[in-house]
Amino acid sequence: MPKVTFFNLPEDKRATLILSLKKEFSRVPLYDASISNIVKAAGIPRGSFYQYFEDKEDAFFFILNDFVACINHQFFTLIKKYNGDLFDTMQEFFQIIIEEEENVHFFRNAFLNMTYRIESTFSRIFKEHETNNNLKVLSSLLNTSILNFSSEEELNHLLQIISAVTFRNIVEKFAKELPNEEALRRYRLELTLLKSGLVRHLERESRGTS
Amino acid sequence: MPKVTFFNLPEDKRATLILSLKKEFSRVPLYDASISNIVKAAGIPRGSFYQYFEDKEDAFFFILNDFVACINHQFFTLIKKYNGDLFDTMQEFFQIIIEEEENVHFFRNAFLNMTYRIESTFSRIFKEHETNNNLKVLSSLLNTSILNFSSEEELNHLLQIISAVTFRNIVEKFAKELPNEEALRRYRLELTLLKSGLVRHLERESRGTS
DNA sequence: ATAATATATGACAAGGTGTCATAAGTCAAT
DNA sequence: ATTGACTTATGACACCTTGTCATATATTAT
Repeated sequence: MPKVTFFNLPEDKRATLILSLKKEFSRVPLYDASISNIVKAAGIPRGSFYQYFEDKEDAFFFILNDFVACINHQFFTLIKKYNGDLFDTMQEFFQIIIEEEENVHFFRNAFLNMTYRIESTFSRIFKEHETNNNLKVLSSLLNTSILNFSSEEELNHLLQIISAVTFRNIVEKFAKELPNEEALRRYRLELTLLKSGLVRHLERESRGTS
Repeated sequence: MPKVTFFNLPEDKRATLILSLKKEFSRVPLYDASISNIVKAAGIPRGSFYQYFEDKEDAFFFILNDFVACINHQFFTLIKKYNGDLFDTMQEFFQIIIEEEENVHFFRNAFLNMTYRIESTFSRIFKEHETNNNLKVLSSLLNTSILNFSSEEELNHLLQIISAVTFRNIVEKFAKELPNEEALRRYRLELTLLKSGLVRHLERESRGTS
């Protein structure tokens, strides 16, 4: 967390600094980012940076948390839009992320360099966490009648699976610079597989039985 | 790839250097590793390091590739052992990785700091790649009759899903320092969900219907 | 006006990386 | 054996980064 001094900063100075942070973390991933660049861009002396943040990581996760909070909000909006259908929700969720334009480079760097802490920040959306109550809230918003779980633990795992697959698809999209269309097609294919299950059930469906 | 000079090194000198690399990359993740530490431990001058490797990354991936080749081999042995049952194979595969003792710290650092390049190196096991022919070979070894796919592309996605979920479980095990038993229990639960599918199919099973 | 507190500043120590001129080996051919 | 061509070894060095700290400057309360 940034220090109080940061939050006491006059609006415009803070805004400039935040912009400089986003700029640097969009240029390169966290570990290649340089505080020198940030302070140069923000026009503040180096010492000041350390009045505001513990270190580079602190600043990075301040920005990331903000993005994630925003994404989190969008996610919940989508669930309502799709009447609790998790799969329709995820599909548009995926689309929103890969079509995001303003902060593509920031996201690209974050996804291609997913340390556990970064992953953990993102998957907070799908998990119970001190800062939120998402599992409970999700549980109430989801159309659970179509989902294959029989306990809260299973629901949790189900969501972990979905988020892992989703993240992997986003990473692949960025890494291989897939066109949005193609990325979406592949993601849909995986969602379909996830829904129907990875083992063949003859009595249920005809896919692949002929 | 290390430079030729590295491969021309006398056996024992190369072995010492490799040990020093493993030691440093076990101590801290790639981006915190220090070449100074490595050369100090190996007892070679700093300049020599650059005769052998392009840089830190080069050395890291040389070591990682070696580990992955070994894991890859174990994976194929398991498939044969389980007569092509992908799920039984994955279960023991998971177990082998989390129970590995000699190089826990190396793996821990690699999994908790999964850049795309690291992930990509690991998932080479489940993917077609210049250096291997795994999709084709897998295809022939797997008991595909129990798997729910109807094209090579679908099989590929099926494997991507399994590997994403597997990696996520390994990461969680390391991050939360779960006991092996607990990690395995959770992984099994997710495998079960994956097999039966995330949506409920009343006519097929009784889980969660009562 | 004064003291107490909060913020700003940039020089600096410590440590990291990659390079390069130079030294030292190795080997083949005369 | 000596020469020359080539490969390998070496550590000082330039350059860059980070985080700290003594000092200067605001700000606020009394």
